Amino acid sequence: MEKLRTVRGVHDLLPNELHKHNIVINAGLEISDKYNYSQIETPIFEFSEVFTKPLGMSSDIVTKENYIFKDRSEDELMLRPEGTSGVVRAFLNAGLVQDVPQRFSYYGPMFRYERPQKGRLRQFKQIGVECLGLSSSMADIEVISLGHDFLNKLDLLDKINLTINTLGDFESRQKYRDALINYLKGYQTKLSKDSIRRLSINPLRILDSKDPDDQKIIKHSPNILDFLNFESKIRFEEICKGLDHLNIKYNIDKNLVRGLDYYCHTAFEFVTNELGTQGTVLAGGRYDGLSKMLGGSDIPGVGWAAGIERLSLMISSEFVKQTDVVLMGQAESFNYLLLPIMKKLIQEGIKSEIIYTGNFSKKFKRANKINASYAIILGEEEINDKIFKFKNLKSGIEELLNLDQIIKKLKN
RNA sequence: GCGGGUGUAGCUCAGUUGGUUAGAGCGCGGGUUUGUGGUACCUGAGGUCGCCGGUUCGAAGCCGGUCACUCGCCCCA
Repeated sequence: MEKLRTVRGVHDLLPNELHKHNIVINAGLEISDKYNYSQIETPIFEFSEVFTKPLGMSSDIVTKENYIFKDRSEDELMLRPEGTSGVVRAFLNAGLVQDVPQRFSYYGPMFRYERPQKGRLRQFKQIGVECLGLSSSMADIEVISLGHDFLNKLDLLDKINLTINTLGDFESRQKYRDALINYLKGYQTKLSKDSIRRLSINPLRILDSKDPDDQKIIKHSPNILDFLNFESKIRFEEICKGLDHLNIKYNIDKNLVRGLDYYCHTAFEFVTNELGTQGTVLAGGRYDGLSKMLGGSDIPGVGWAAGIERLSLMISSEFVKQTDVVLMGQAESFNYLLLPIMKKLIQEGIKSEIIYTGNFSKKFKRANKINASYAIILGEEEINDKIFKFKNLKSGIEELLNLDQIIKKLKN
């Protein structure tokens, strides 16, 4: 038995859990469709560069969490760690640059070789949206509003807070980065080990360090908002104004940063404190540089991705198996006679199951277990008259009817 | 990748300072009910005590390793 198990951080989805995933997915796809985002699907593996180029070599996703392998033709491939790069690649590939804006939604499995935790798996599912070809801040607002409506649809907004920030454009960020490094170098001996390492790899990441000593230092660090150039500043103000206009509540957190290289300007996260340390439930931002990093033309984009497992941990819903009708015969030889009856019911859109084994007592127990509403009973008493005993399992009422009458009753 | 916790039946858990046939509740099977369920009662099956090794006359309980889960860090949805 020991050998028969899933690999670490990769789980089976039994009906009860899958049902919750599907609730999340359907809510997301539906609201996306209303916002006129069209569903797209890209392969779960790509040439490695599709991910390594845009994500950046400073990101752990690329350096230590990847599932890279060579196939039989020696191509270096990678299981996708996120959705955006593949969607943008598909967009470029299909020549849709000629036809912007394009609005996409997607969902599917992603893969990261991480240490598993609750709400963090090695194979996990994300649902996301991407709006390509619009540089206007309106697109950012639209996308956040879509995410907000999605979470509202799942009735989770009272447990989730929206935090936003801006990273500015490349110029602003570069200036800020220099100022930040300059400031932090003064505290180099007091910073945590992780942060000293970040100082050379990804200094902005120090801003959301959880180390209490780091936080004291960060408290007085330069503020990104002071380094924004005019354009970046206006753009951020527009977004705040737009969210206000939609009555979407948010906090500005100057220390909210993004780990992936392709982000710029708007960054946002919907976070809950119900899932411990894995509280980010939906997050995204603007990624104007991504298309170019992939070797395409300069196409702006903004989007988000949400963790399906994390959201499904938060929704309360139980999968209860429902069956419209069960069919049972008195003896095993009656099962053959029930087969065409069941087929007819199914054609009428009625969810049916023949209970093949056991005596009537056992068959009724089975009927209860699968939550059947009605039973069609065929025994020696009925068979000659071409009728059935039709029993309402909730009320216990039984009547003798022919098949047409039964179907009529079931469809009323 | 780093640090802490946990691991006994399908599920939730008991198991006294190591002592002989490892328990309970729920669930599952059979029966009370040879054409009728959801309740009740009776009854049965199911565990190499995560895995490997060590200490011991003797290990579910101690020690070491390993795997998985879990909490935090890293990172991220």
